[in-house]
Amino acid sequence: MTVRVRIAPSDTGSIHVGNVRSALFNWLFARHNGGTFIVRIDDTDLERSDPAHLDDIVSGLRWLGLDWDEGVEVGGPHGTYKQSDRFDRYRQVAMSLVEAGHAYFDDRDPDVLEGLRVKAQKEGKHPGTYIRRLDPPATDGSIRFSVPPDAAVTFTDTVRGEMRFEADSVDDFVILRSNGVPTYHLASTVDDVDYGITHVIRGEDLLSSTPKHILLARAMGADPAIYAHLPLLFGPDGKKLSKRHGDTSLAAYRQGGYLPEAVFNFLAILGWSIGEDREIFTAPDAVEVFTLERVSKNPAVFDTDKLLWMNGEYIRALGVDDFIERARPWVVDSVGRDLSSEEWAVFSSIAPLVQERAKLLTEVGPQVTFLFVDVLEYDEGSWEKVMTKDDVGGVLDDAAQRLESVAPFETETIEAALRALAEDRGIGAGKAFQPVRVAITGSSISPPLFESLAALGRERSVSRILGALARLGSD
RNA sequence: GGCCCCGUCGUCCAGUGGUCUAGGACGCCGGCCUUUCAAGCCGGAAACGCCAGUUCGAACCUGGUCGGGGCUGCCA
Repeated sequence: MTVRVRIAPSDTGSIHVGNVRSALFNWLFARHNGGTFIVRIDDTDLERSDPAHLDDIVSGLRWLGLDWDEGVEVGGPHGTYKQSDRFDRYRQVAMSLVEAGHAYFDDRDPDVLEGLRVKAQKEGKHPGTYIRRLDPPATDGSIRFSVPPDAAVTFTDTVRGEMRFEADSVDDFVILRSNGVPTYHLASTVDDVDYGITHVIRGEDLLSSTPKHILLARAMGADPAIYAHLPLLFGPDGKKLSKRHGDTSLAAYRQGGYLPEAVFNFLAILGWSIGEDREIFTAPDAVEVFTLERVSKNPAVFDTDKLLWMNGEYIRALGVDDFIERARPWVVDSVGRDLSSEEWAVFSSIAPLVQERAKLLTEVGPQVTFLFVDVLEYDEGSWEKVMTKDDVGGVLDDAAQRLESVAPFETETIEAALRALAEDRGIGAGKAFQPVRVAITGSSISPPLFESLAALGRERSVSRILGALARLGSD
């Protein structure tokens, strides 16, 4: 059997990391088995669906490297992969289910139905026992699937094992709304059948709906897919991951300076492990050994601390040239303009030192903007902390003079000059260097000082120190 | 309430009856290094929810209990 899996994100919002993780596992499963990975868009929620979110979904998946073989934008034997384009097909299925006796029209008052449901619940009976006694429905209501009252639904979940749901725990559920739009259950199952999906790998929140999908598929005369329900992702408070836990959209991480490899890796270790106490691995490594059997059953907390650490690991593991390429847009963003080729050369010279220090690409720009601005902005906290100490003026004045005569103006010679300064003045290295650091970079946090000075150049270094001196005097 | 799922350090994982005085990672604490910040190195605290049972032996098997979560919509 050739594996065919799909993900079915809905376009009701920006793609969520939970959905992305499901996508990731589907992708790993498909690639490991040499199968087909399909992306379909669930846009049956007329109220909330918005095609604008499609770009977000598509570009997010591409960014992570989750390529798909069929689906929206790719085309394929089934034409389109947006459910809104297949409404006719769903209606046709709904009608044929009615004709075959698997479903029935139901135009009765929702409030009355709710009342009956509550009544049945109290008495421990199946709601259908009352609902079916109502007047024969007209033909313009919704269509409900008629759950056979006797048989239990059993299936083997690849992650969770044997599942059994008694028939009376499944209500007659709506498959076609009165406005003619199919519900998720119908559209999803019809698609899975039509597209020949072999394995449905999705979040555990859909585990309870699985009997409905199996019943539907059987009623359509098809073999249900094999199901595998992934553990849910929780926020730090142990509740279902949601907006209140900070960033839950993939886009937020992308814009937050995370590397796709790191996000991929991190998502992959949430609920799955490659084994042997190893947790840093590449996509090909994961593809090679991925199995659903190794997926864990318990929910995982989305711990951004660990993601941050992992991102730092990935940044440091990058080749320098690669790092420079990836950092470019972030530098441009921080500086506020593109750089000249000479300036890029300056950035390249100091890039390795920044690379070691960054956990996020967003940290790169702020660390180097001092090299590319005409007017330096001082971080007030740093200024207070460093420039209000004794004899800072003397140190700065001395430093300016010594740097004036350093030749050539390079890291080693600068270091020699400044260390001599510290020794001559009888002060510690920190006391001597920090004021200079703040003077030239505007902050007490920066790349290493001597390299920073060398990258800045003698002229600008000296004039910044003098500028700081003047600012000191005017305080 | 009903149905269903889950339960190893704060967090993510390893562990599938003896090799577990439970291993790794993040985070945390302490130290080293050090011109800041990082990184790096060394060390430390930290868990099998609980109770029975099966067994010579249980983190691993069974039952119960407690706890957490999901579903229970003409949302997905």
